[in-house]
Amino acid sequence: MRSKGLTSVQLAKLAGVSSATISRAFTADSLIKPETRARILALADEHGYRPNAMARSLNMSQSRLVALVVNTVANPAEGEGLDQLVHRLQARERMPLLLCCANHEDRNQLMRIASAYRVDHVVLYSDAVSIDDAADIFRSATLIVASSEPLQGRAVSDVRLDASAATRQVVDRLVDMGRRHFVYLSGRSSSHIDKQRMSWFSDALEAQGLAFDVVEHGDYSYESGYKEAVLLLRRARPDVIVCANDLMAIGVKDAASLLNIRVPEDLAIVGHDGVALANWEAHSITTIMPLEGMVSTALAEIIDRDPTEPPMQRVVDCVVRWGRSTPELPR
Amino acid sequence: MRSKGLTSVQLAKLAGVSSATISRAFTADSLIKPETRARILALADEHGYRPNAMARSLNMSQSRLVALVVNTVANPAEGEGLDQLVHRLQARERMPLLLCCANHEDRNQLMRIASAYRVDHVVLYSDAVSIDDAADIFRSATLIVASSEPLQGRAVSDVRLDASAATRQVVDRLVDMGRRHFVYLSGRSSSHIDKQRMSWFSDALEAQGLAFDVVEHGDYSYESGYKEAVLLLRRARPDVIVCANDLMAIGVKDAASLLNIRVPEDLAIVGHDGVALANWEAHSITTIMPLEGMVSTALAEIIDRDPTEPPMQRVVDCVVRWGRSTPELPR
DNA sequence: GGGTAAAATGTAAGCGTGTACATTTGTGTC
DNA sequence: GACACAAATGTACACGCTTACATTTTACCC
Repeated sequence: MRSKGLTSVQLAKLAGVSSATISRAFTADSLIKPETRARILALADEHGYRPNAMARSLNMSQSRLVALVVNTVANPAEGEGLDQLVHRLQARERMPLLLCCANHEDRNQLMRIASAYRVDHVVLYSDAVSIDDAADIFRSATLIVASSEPLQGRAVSDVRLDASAATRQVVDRLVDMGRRHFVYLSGRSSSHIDKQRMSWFSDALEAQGLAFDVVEHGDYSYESGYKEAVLLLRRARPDVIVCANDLMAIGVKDAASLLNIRVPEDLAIVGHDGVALANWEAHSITTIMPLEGMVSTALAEIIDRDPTEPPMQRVVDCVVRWGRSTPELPR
Repeated sequence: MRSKGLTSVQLAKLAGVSSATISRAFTADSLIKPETRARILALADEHGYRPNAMARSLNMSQSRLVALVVNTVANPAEGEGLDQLVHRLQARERMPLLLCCANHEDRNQLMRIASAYRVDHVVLYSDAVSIDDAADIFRSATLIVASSEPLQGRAVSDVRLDASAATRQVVDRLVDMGRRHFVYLSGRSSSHIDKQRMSWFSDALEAQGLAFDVVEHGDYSYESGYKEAVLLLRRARPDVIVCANDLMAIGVKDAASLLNIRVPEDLAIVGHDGVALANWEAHSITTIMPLEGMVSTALAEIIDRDPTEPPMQRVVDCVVRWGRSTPELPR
């Protein structure tokens, strides 16, 4: 086995140069003779040398670490979004530090631990933590909010969704086809994105002169969609159930099938997020989702910006991915 | 806004002590008067001070970082397993660095970047990277393999599954109920866990004096399960399809439903992994899975060990989670 | 109270880099 | 060949912390 953890000084000895030259060989556009650099890089490669990122971060005060604050990666919606973002970061030689908040009693403590690593950026993907707490804890990092919490004048970059047009498109089509009894199944009514989705839905219906009922007790899980739908469908007969996310929408669809309610003939179902499995043959849920890859692109762009520039707000438009959980347009 | 990034020396001035005392206040069981520590911790809290993990890591040569090498977090099987592991790490004040290999052309380059952060441990959750490459790149870290690749005498800790008993249990029941025509749908035949699953299956069938067919073209995705099942079921009528993972099993079930093949009456379907959605009402796939939480527990235990101890091998037994994709036992 | 040992704190030297500054080497000109 | 000037390299310190060692304070006992 080769030597463990060569340092720049040791490599310098081997190369017959000073450690400063080693450093220069690894720094782009620095003053060094091309042949020297080539020789050093070859030697480094041979010995498996890499500049110690800890030491480098320490005196450059920039770590190239990005803290990703999510609820859980077990959830397809978060997992799929996260995956794209991670790929974009990796392509830029940045490293994601993962913080999973769900099931963790003290989220602030978690953030405090991560902040000790002096991350350059923090992406708040989870609405389970407060922006103010995060800003307070990650003092010197650039905070980027992706959880749709209102900024209220805070000097923070954010990426938010706009599903108003897509929602109107769905509602209009359903109304056109004669649907009148709409229900919204909430995921967590305290969640900001949930509030927004409901409000877009509410606006779209209002424009059609219609009202709707709300079922509050969902929790974003398949099981809750299923359970709430069974309860609801036993006492009422809505035309349309719009769910705060796709997982609940799938639960609703299964509940309908249990109760012999035909989808989409008797009941149309709409989800949110556009997770891969909503598109599976057995589910085929019509869903309102951000344009493919747009969120992670926007986040990556913000991360690439000069940190001294003022924060930036980006809006990503949503589209409809039609499935068989809503009726087809007549030809 | 408060000062950005206080250092230990600055805090020392504020507290009227030396920086060494600050350090001791943050180090468990070190020689310091309890009142002094309390006073310093209170002051630190007030000013939002935390020891810089970079500096600390640099001279302790231990970072409390753990590199998690996975294919993708978009996949439920990896996402769910990862989530548990992340929680266990966080509970121990360790930070996960996430490396997603899928879609990344040069995995070794990715690992090299991560290795610059001097992670203490590397968990290989992905079989897309070579153990030898990982060991070579993460020279001074403790490598832990969770991808079922054979160790071949390498001095590496690993956690592997044993599904032999569970597989036998499934096969025996199906044979008892008269099933004779078994097919195995592979995910990626080069994958080690896939080979193992097929071999357990093969052994269980052999014990019953039966043979089976193999469909090689799966790729672990729902779509491939669906597609391969359609092709297969159009030309043959197996009793049982055992899939390399749950996603393909769900695809197979949907394909069966498309072709009006009744599950489980005409066709029994078995998956692997035990992902949450396999248990959903609409799917209800019988699956062979590790005992809940055992893998992440084993990994966390290995991570907690003294790094000077020799590597350790752990085997996690699998169980059967029965669903409605296999016939019920007659009463 | 003086002496001793234990407890608490201070001092200073690293940990492995990057970089400002000093120094050496190379190039071209008269 | 001496000179000026640019290119390339070396020197030394800082980044923020831990820790071995030195020093001071406290506690205790005769």
